[in-house]
Amino acid sequence: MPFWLMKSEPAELSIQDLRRLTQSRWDGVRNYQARNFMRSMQVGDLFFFYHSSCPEPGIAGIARVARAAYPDPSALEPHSHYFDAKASAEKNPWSALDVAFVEAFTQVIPLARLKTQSALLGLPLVQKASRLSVMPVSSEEWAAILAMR
DNA sequence: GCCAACGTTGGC
DNA sequence: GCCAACGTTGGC
Repeated sequence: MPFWLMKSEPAELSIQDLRRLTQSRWDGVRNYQARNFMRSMQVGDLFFFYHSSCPEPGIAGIARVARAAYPDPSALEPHSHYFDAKASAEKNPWSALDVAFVEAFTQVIPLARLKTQSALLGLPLVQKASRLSVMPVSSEEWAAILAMR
């Protein structure tokens, strides 16, 4: 079973929000590389829930794919922040997932600490100026990050 | 197909 | 709020 990491702005959806909701839609991804990774994610896959664009960027917990990729409805909603005028019901290029809460870490693992781990040098997250919001995590990287909790 | 301009991401 | 890096757009 592959592992992943997905970024979310906690002001939009935080791991604490997901714990309260139990389950949520993961939408709004508007980058083809990230979308393609989402499309290869399967029900049951685990991912690190990363908090971005916030006071303490870092990995905040773990969640699980509850429903595999389907056309992202937010692309079709004119009032949505994620509306895409070029998308239609017949031809919607964007994908959403449903995700379920698994675990919230007692402390966020800060990006600054992740960057100090040699085992994580290959992870796009810690590479300079990487903006990829959905990425695969190897089982070795997964174990290395779990050990940092 | 090139590439400049522009918008976005996201840490700091 | 700044700004570097990156992706996308669109004229040519």
